[in-house]
Amino acid sequence: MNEDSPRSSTGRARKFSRQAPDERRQTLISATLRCLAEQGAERTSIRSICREAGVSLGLVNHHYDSKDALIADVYEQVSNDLLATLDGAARAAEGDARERLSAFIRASFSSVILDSGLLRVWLSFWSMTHKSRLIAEVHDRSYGAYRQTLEELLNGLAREDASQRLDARLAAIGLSGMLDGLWLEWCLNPHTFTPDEGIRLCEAFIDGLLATGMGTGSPRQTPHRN
Amino acid sequence: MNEDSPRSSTGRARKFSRQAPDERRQTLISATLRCLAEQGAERTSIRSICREAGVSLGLVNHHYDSKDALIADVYEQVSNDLLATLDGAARAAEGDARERLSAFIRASFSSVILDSGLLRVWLSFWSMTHKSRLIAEVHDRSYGAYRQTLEELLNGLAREDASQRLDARLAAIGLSGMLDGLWLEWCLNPHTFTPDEGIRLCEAFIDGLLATGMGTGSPRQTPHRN
DNA sequence: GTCACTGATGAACGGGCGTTCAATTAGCCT
DNA sequence: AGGCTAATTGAACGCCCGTTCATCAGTGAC
Repeated sequence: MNEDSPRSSTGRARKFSRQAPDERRQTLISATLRCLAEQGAERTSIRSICREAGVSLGLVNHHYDSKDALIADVYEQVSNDLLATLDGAARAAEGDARERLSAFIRASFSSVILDSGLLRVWLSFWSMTHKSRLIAEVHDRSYGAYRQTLEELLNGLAREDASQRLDARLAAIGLSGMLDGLWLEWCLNPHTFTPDEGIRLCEAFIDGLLATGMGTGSPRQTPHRN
Repeated sequence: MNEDSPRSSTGRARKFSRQAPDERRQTLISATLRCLAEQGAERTSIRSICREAGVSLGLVNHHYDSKDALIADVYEQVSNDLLATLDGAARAAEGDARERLSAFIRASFSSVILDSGLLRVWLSFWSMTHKSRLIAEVHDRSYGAYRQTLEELLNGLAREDASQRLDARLAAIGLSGMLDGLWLEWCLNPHTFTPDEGIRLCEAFIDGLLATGMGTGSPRQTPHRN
């Protein structure tokens, strides 16, 4: 029996098999993800997606209004999965708020995340935010949820470490910036630093915030022009 | 007189004007940069570049072996210009090493840099690093020079601030990560934080490193799996 | 067993892509 | 003034693109 060439009970080759819309959409999303990771946005065409999914050319436009709508769906799902992975690592950590935050950071430098294929996926999304309102909206929601998660972890930290007030919102923005920037550079060139060094840098940022506060240092010359 | 339609002394319209190869290449580089900033990589074709430069279709391949070779040249020039701008701001700063570093950081959040067009250019380069060895090499050189500049600024800081040893290499990697990550997110969505908050976050990272050192904090649980 | 519903197919359309190359011509040198 | 040469042109090639739509066929209800 060949699963790729389903046959009816009479032995005649069936030309295709049906799936419920939700199930089929999931097939298309997975195939698109694989294409984006391997080829990047420029080489990910509806044709290559259909080839990867093992379906015919017209099927994407049967289930989605446009290519952009499919990509937006992929973005939504990938970012949800990613955040669930990181947040799950934080929740699974034993210990105090600091341990949960450290677990989040460590998960961010795990091999699942430090993957140049995943970077290609994200570069695809980012490069589409300026020409597709649909995708820009997914970015805003997904990044908002990401920062929100970090902010809650940092608020937990501030609550336990009463010695310092911590601007959790700003700290979350800074930490997400450092996580993203290091992730980006590591994926583009893994030889510059090790994942462990990345973890130490993020930890040092948090340690520094707890030790010195935010902007409580010498109020350097403010920018007189932007 | 119409500069776009040069005429000979006889009054007959000239069909084009010649330029020395270096000069013409510069014209093409500028046009490509404008296309990448406005349209992004996917819509930047040789045809659109030639249209923008006001030359005919065949000219790019007369001066460059391929589209990738042109893009690599653009990458080289843009990254050199950008680093010169930031480094120039640092050198122009009056005061100690800390002031020079602050000037570099402030310049990184100036409106010249915080430009979504510039982000589109960079996303184009990044998305090409995995399929063009030429462009990957430019990335490595350009990012190396960037970190090198930061590292020298941080070394100056360590020399003046004798109270602390500072791992300048690692600190440069961390600061460049935070600068890049914040720059990226601000360009994708300028409503999340202000440039001034970005500056304060980077300053806080440096302040924290000087106050607590790198990784001298509690040696959190090391990752048992990657 | 048959029928209607709808998921799935794949040819066709109009267009843009990077690259090639024979022909043209601008501009310097004699 | 006229020639040389190399910069420039633009048509042509073969290919891939997103979308549309008439047609087909798997499947569940009866």
